[in-house]
Amino acid sequence: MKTSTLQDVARVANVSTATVSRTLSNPVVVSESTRRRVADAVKATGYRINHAARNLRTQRAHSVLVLLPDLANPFFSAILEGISRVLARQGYSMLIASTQHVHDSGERLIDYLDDARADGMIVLDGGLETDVVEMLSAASHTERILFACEWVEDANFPSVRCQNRTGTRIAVNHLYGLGHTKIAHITGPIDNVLGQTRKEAFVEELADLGLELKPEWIMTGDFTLAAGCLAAQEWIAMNDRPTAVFCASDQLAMGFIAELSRHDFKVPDHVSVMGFDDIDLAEQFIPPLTSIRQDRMMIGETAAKMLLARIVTPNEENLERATVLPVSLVIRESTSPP
Amino acid sequence: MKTSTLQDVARVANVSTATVSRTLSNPVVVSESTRRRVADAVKATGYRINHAARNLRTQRAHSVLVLLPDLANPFFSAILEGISRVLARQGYSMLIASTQHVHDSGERLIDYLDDARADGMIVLDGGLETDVVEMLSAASHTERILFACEWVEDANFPSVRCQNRTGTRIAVNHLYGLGHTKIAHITGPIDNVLGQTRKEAFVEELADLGLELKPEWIMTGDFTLAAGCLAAQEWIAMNDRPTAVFCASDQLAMGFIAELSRHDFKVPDHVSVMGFDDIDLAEQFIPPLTSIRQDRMMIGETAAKMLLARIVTPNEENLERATVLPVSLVIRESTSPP
DNA sequence: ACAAAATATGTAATCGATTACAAATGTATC
DNA sequence: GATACATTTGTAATCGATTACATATTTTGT
Repeated sequence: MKTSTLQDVARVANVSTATVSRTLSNPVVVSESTRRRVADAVKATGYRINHAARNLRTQRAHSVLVLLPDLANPFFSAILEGISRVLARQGYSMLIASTQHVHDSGERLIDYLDDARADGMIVLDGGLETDVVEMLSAASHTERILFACEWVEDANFPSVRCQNRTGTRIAVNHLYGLGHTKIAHITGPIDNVLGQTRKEAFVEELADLGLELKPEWIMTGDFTLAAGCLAAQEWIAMNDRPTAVFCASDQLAMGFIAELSRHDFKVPDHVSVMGFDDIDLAEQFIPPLTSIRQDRMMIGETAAKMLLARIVTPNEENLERATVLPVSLVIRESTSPP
Repeated sequence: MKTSTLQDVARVANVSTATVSRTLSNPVVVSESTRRRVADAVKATGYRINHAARNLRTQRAHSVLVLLPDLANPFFSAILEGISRVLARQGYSMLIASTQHVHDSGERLIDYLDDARADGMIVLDGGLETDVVEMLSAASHTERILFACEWVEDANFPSVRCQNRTGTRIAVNHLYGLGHTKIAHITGPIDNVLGQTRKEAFVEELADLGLELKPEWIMTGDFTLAAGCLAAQEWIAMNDRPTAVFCASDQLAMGFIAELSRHDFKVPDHVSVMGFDDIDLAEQFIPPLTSIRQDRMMIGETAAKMLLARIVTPNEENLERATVLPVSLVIRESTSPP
């Protein structure tokens, strides 16, 4: 069964293709009677719009590209869910690519925008190589590129993110409030904006509270479980062990706790540990993880809405640069008084 | 800067658009000299192919739709990575949609195929409603629909999956080999093929080994952490507690262990626990989880390759129905002799 | 009742790449 | 040197929806 076209519908409804097209995309301009006739014809023929044709004519792809550093990272899934939800509602599709592959295959990111495969781009990777960022900045439709979660410090792209500084301060204050004065930090990747921002906020807040901070109490990690394990070994080897550790991600915290437990240290008895993100598993971890919650679904939804607004009505006042979403403290059992 | 078209390239290279098109898609049919001239012109104009135009003319979308039940489930990410890798290599894009949204928005799945948005479909959800499955079966291009991981028993779609039965038997034998004779099972969702298949294989293997199986030793779950917790409560309440539990997923196992530990039962001291899948976290869990490993990346790659073969050369002998990929036993610390 | 304005519909060009077919050019064979 | 054959290139139709513009129809105001 071949799919039917606008022509077929027009023939059955006994009108021109122009009328059918109008009926479908802008019903108010056609009369009640033709509207009904066309609707019947559409049903009778089983008409489905051909996206390729529409896209060619309208110069729109009706899809958005989402770029992630690593598809296998569960952190992104809820964000994707949020993006997908908003896009689907507007009849847009969601394309996915990983920055890794794009790099490997020598494909240029900007091609997606240039070759009419996507109308816009949501980038979840702040760690893009400098030359890639320059390429994006020089593109013809920079206003259709938007960063979420992460961002690039030097470039001037709009972004959606959570309160990283505030979240960090809340975390430190939670530990301080429990009575901890020797607080350590396991950072994210040192070349990552999130890692940087959280680390800076950590240092500032400790200073504000007048707490001591030995250099070795800042352990460089990279958001992964493995890095958390390594940091645990560092902690174990310390003479003057901090009584609390704020980790830049939940995965770090889990790796840290896992390694500690292999060496018979208990959390929070020997050390309080906090994460950041509040991923699904944080609640089920042993012990359940105290964390800074960011609403990833909402980050995704917000990013998609902002981007669509920019695509559909570019000249409006919806050209705001950054949206910062709130975080909240989720207290569970991995933190306690020292 | 407006993007340039084939026409522009043709003008600069002083040839017809036909020649440019041929040079790009089938270089061997043009002479060495024009090939060079066109290549230069492409570079000079910064030409990028317009996908919408190509797709319209060739009646191909050059993209594949991947359908998942739930984007927020980390289990799928490695599979997506595998799919994406293969597709990108062939110049195909990956569209993502969740069966949930599609259902909510009243959109018909088959539309993606019919309206030229996607050339094929990889479905990672065996739990599609009956009417949806019927709709898919009645579609015009059923040969371009392929299931991965899960599948639908009644329908006749090709699929890629792991050795679910063999994996289950290996698991049971591992526990039996350690000396366990009272082995329980926490199933996946009862209406899910994977849950069903693993449960059946479990029952069969216990029968083959001549082991007792009390009805209550089969606890119905649904692959989630929460279900694992509930099962733990059942286990605790039993008079005659099994000494080993085989869980249909790692998440189940983690939830089970987490809840047990809240009630001061230790794994594997009080009970040995196994999972299925070997997700990333299994290794870092406390205790590290013994599991049946399936190579999710390879499942994704295999699915993508099979689908592309069917799309590109449909009449070939690449119409095999099912590919079953091997699993392996990964022994860690959650299992021990009773 | 008639002009002006508003509404509804049709005609045909257009988006940009592909490809069947025709035409031109070059090469081999006797 | 003529013919058949292979190679290379060009012409123009085509994919299916959208939309500027023209035209037909109805409504409104006086």
